[in-house]
Amino acid sequence: MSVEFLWGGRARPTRGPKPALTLEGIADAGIAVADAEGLAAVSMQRVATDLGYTKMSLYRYLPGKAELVAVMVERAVGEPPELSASGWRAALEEWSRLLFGRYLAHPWTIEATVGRRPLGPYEMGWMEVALARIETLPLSGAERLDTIAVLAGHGRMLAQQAAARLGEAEMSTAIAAVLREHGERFPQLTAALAGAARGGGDQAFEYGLARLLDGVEALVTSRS
Amino acid sequence: MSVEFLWGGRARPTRGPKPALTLEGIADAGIAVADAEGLAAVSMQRVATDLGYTKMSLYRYLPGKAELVAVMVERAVGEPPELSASGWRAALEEWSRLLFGRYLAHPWTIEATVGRRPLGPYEMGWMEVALARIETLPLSGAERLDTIAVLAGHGRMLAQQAAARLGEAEMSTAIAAVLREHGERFPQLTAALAGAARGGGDQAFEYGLARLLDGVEALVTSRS
DNA sequence: CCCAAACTGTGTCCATGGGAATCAGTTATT
DNA sequence: AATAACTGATTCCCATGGACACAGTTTGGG
Repeated sequence: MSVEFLWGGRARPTRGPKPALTLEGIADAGIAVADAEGLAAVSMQRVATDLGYTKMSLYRYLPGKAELVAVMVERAVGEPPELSASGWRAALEEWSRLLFGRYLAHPWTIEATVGRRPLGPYEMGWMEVALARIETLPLSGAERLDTIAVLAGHGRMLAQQAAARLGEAEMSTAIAAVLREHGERFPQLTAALAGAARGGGDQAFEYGLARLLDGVEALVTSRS
Repeated sequence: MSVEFLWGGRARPTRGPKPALTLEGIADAGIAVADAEGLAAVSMQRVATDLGYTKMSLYRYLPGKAELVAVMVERAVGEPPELSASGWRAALEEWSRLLFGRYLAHPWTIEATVGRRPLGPYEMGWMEVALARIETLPLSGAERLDTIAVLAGHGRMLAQQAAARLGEAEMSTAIAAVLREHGERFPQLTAALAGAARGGGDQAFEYGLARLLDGVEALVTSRS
C-alpha cells in the first residue's frame, strides 16, 4: 500500500479518452460486494464484472488490490462526524457510538484493517475530532492517544462479535454449540452464559464503554 | 472450519504405514513460518516443503488450510495459565499481561482470529481461568463475560499496534510520515504525538488496562 | 501364512487469485 | 493533420487451495 495513493490528489490528465470509470465508483462496487458477501468475495475479477468491465481495466485506476481495499475502507468509515454532545464524556460516548455504528454497517472493515497499514484522511479525521474534545483534560499526549485508541479498539472488537452473531438462536459466536458437549470442563463459562443469553452486542458495547469512561473519569478527577 | 476437528480426539488407525508426520509437527512448522515471515507466508506448499514432504501429504492430517491455522492458533496461544496473584483485580491484571505476552510473541494470531470462527479448547480455557477469579463479584453473567472480553480485546488491539512498530524511529504506525506533510490539518494529533514519542506499546497497554480495571472496580464498589 | 483391507505419501490436474506486458483504439494538443 | 498520451481489452504468467487417482506399506482375519 502506497501512502501517496490515499493522500496525494490524483490529477486527471487531459489527453486520451475519457475514463469510463471512477475510483469512487469502483470502490462503491467493492463495498457492495463486501457488504453482501464479505470481504473474501471481493476480487478484481468480481468487481470488474459487476461494473461490466474487464479485470485489468481496474488497474488503470488503482495500483493493486491493497489500494482498492484501502479506498473501500475510507469510504465505508466515512467523513468524521461533528459531535453535538457537550462535555468531554458525552462527546466521547457519542463518538464511540457513531464509530461503532459505522463498524456495524460494514463489518468487513474490521478484517480489512488488521496489521500494519497507512491511515487514510477520514480515519485520521475521526481521531482528530475525538482528540479535540479531550484537549484540555489533565492528560498527557500519550494518554489522550491511548484513550481514543482503546475506545476505538473496543468498538471494533464488539462490532466484530456482534456481526458474527447472525443466527440469533446461538448464544454467542459458536461457543454454545461446543459447551453443550464439553460444558463440564468449563463451569464458569457455562454459568456466565446461562444468565447472559439475553442481550446482544449493543449491551456488551455499552458495558465496556461505561467501564472505560468511568476509568478515565476517575483518573481525571484524581488529578484535578 | 469444522468444530469437530478442534475438539474431537483423532483416533490413530491401526492399519497401513506409520504416518511420517504429526499434526503437532505440521502446526509447529506453520508457526515457525508465521513467526518469521507473517501469516501470509504460510501456505500448504511452504509448510510441506519446510517439512521435506509434498503439499498433498498434509491433507492426510488436516482437512484444509483453515484447520491448519486453527491448530496453529491453539498451540500459539497455549495452555491457560495458573494465576498466582490473589484478589480479583491483581488476577485480572496478571491474566491480561500474560495474554498480551502471548499475542506479542505471535502477532499473527491476531489476524488469524478475526471474524466468525470456533474457539479451541485452550482459548476457552483462558476464558474459564479469568472467569473463575471474578465469580463472586456482584456482576451478572453477561457483565463477567463482557469484562474479560473487553480485556482480551484490549490486549489484542495493543499487541497488534505494538507489533506494527518495528522501526522504532517511526513514532506510531505510519502516522508520523503523513503528519510531516499534512500536519496542519490535524493539529490535535500532531500535538498529542509530539509529547508521546516516548514510550511504546507496553505503556499504552498498561494505561488502558488500568483505566478498564478502575472502571470495573468503581462498578463493583458501587454495588457493595 | 497370505492376501485383501486400510492406510500412507506422491503426481497430475483444475479453478481462481493478483498482476505484467502488449496492443488497438480514442482524444487533446501542437 | 500528426503525434503524444491516454483508454480498455487480450493474452500470458505464477502461486494458491484443493480434488482425485495411483503405487507402495502395514496389519488383521481367514
